[in-house]
Amino acid sequence: MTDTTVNSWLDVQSEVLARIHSRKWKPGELIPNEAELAVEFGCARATVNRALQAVADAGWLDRRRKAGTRVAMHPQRKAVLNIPIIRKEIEELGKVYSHKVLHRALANPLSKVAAQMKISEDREILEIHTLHFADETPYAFEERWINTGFLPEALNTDFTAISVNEWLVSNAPLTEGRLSFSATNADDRHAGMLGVKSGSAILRMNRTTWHNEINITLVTLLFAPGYQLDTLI
Amino acid sequence: MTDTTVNSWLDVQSEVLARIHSRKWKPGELIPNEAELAVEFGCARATVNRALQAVADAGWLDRRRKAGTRVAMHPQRKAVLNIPIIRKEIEELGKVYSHKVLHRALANPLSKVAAQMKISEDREILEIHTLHFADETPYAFEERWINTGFLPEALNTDFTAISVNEWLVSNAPLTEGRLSFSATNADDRHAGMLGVKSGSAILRMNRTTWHNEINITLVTLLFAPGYQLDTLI
DNA sequence: CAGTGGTCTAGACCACAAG
DNA sequence: TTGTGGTCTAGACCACTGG
Repeated sequence: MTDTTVNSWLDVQSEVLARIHSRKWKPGELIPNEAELAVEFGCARATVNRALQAVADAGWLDRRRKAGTRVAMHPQRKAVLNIPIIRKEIEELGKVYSHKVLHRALANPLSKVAAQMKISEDREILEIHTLHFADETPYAFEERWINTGFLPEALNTDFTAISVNEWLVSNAPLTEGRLSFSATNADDRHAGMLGVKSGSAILRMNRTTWHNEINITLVTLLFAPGYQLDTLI
Repeated sequence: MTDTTVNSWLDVQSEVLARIHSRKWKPGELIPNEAELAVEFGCARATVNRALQAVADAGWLDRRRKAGTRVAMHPQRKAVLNIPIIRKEIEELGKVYSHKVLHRALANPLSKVAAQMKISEDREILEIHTLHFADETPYAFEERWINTGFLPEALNTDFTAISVNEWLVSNAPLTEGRLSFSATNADDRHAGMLGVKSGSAILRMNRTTWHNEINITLVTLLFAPGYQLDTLI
């Protein structure tokens, strides 16, 4: 008999994953419906439902009403990146974090920045450049613009004590954002700040953060060579 | 009255997120327990539970038995990267995909590779180099090693018809993996293949894939300059 | 110990979409 | 039309952990 008599949705999940990995259920194949699996596993349909939803979320199953549940043809792999506060990231490496504010000014945004932030070029925004260090070695250079129309408190905050990076995480009521990574050759200025040769390959992270339809902040981070973005898949 | 009388867990989720974003519930603050919210929202506790679990998964809440549910202090932002098949990625850009196998050989792995794959240097593995094109323009260069002890079918497969990249997605019973991104300067060989100047900044992706404790494949992808990894947050 | 979230159940109804 | 997953409910018990 195949009666496995299992009671937790985690058990059901394990069994389902095992059948997929072992190819007992092959890519594209229709698996039994929830009611049938509930009988087989000796549990309620809701329990099977919970398990199958989790497995489908992870990309192993495609589920459609009436059509049933199939093993995904091309298990879409999803990698979850945790975006930490830079200070924490450095401290987790066992190094000492520090930062220096290199530039702070209220100014009209460059047109490129205004366009990305979808605000008028006439409106003044706060521009802050910060260099982050790990054990006195430059770790990343941060170029940030803050929409002070939305975050006026930023004008009265001392970012030498707490970095903008960290202040925003706690003070910006962000709802969503966009993130992009790319590689770029360091120009003379950036190379100098990061203490590397001009032309070195640099990992660049660009991020915009929105609250509803309003842009809160735009930031570009340039990581010193050797920086690596890791994730499990 | 605060009685919102709502019935779907998505409604509860929206309302909870609204309260967090509007700072009605502030970071670190304890929110009412599930039973109380169920009464307030006029729904079952299970419905509130489902909503709060989803919000907590997204990083906005910290939940602990007995201690209750609190608004996260530092909402840990998680970005979900979808790792597509290169062909699909290119086709979604509206371009024509093609690829060329530049090298294919059964050989002893370099010690660096053997170490990463945790296999013996004496054991032969399949090494394949593929260049991926978008509309005839080099898009990415793929350097891959396959553990043929685990995937002997790879020896009899023609990777000029279907790329290794795509074949593996459908044929490797992978269970987990590691992914890392970094920036690197193109050496002469890579620059030549990608049609760029030597020294150009290149985004490099390194990936290992495991089935239980066995390494299935190791791959390095070098993306032509301009490539950008995007994600919502 | 007692309060909280975590989960399971049996049953019900609904929403969607394939045939 | 009808089979499938999606969800809700009321009630129950459990697991963890703070006090």
